[in-house]
Amino acid sequence: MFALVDGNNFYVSCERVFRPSLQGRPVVVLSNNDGCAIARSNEAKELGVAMGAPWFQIRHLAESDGLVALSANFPLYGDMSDRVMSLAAGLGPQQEIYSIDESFVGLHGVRGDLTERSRRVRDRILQWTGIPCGIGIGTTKTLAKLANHIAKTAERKPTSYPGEMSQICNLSALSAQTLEATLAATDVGEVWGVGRRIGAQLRDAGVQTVWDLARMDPATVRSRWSVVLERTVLELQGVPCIGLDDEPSPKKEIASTRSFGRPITDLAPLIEAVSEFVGRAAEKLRKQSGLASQVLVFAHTSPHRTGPRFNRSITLPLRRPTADTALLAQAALSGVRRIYEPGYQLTKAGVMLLDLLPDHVQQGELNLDQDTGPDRSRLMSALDALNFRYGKGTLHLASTGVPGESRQWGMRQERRTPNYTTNFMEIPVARA
DNA sequence: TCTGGGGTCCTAGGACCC
DNA sequence: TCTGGGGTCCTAGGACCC
Repeated sequence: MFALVDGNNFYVSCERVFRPSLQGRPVVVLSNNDGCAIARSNEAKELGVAMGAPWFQIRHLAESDGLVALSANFPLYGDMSDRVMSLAAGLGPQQEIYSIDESFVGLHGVRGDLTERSRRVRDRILQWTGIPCGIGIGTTKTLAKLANHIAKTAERKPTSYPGEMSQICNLSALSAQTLEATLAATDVGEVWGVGRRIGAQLRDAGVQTVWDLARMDPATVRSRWSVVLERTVLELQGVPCIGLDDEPSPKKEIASTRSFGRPITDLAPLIEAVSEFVGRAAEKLRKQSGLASQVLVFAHTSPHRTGPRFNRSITLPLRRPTADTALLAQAALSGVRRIYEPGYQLTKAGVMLLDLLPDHVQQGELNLDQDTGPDRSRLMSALDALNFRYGKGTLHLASTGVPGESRQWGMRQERRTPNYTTNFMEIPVARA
């Protein structure tokens, strides 16, 4: 048995904890550069604001309907998330933190009335953090997720489901008839794992509701769609196929990407941006004690605008896996120089660290040379500690190799060994 | 004028091998 | 017309998630 605990309109709810005057008003939280809406209050949803709606398309609602827009404050949301998660953990013996606002709780061995227990946990979270949650319970993760959707929808739209399902919905406690009626009243697109594409295909095939999907033959689903959808069908039928991921597994890739506030055309600001991306990505990498074997860099023009299109990426294999910002930056910047071409309005770029390994693998098996040895590793630790203490971006390495560029700092003048300068291998440029 | 930033998994198809 | 039959590994791209 699983529960899914999910904060309602999470970012908006976090903001409301500190600005109670926002209660009852239509509120959205905007992405970076205030580009688009990434969280909406119920009132904003009522106004028809879609998830991901560009701000310039909905800003008129500020005047007409008092829509309030806030710039995202991710450190705050992360902090609130930690508090909610630790309270949600009280629901059962195991917890998988699935996203910033959601966690699955394994209920194996928990006795008593699960619905009542969930009610108490929900109340405690609300009282201690100010964040309202929905809790869904089911025999599989997919059913718990669905139950959570029903709990939240029943609260927001009182006519959609029976009132008892509001806030807490335990699908495993329903009679067969009620369960059927509930699943039949829910659109197939609400199922975890059924997105826009598959949803449309299912509807074309006459599968409209969750009940329709749950009744399908798994083997048929597998041959006509995929093993992924087959698992979903089995889970809807109560056959657990997706286990609880107790401890967070190390990331297999780490990305740092951003849209630019205004388009970039020159190489220098692009290099500057990519240097920062590498710094952030490398920090995440060191936090999980990992090493990267490849670095990918990309840049592109806006897909929403007319004009010359540019969309390139390059993957640079490293001779040795590393977590050293300078070495990663060196590879990334050489990549930038190779894909860069003047004459384009670049709106987004990013860095991805690929083929990640745990760092103990290398230390046991390879001899580190001086540039990647203990001194460099301690320098990186100091860098991370300072940035943690004084805020992200307090200190970063100067970009290497751009004559006359500003913000030079220590690393650039360092002695270089052959390995240092040839840590990545040359490969052809990928063009899309 | 203005459109987020992360991730994961699966599959198809090509390269290469015997 | 017809052009072996498997394997494995890698990559690109699709689809999904929050």
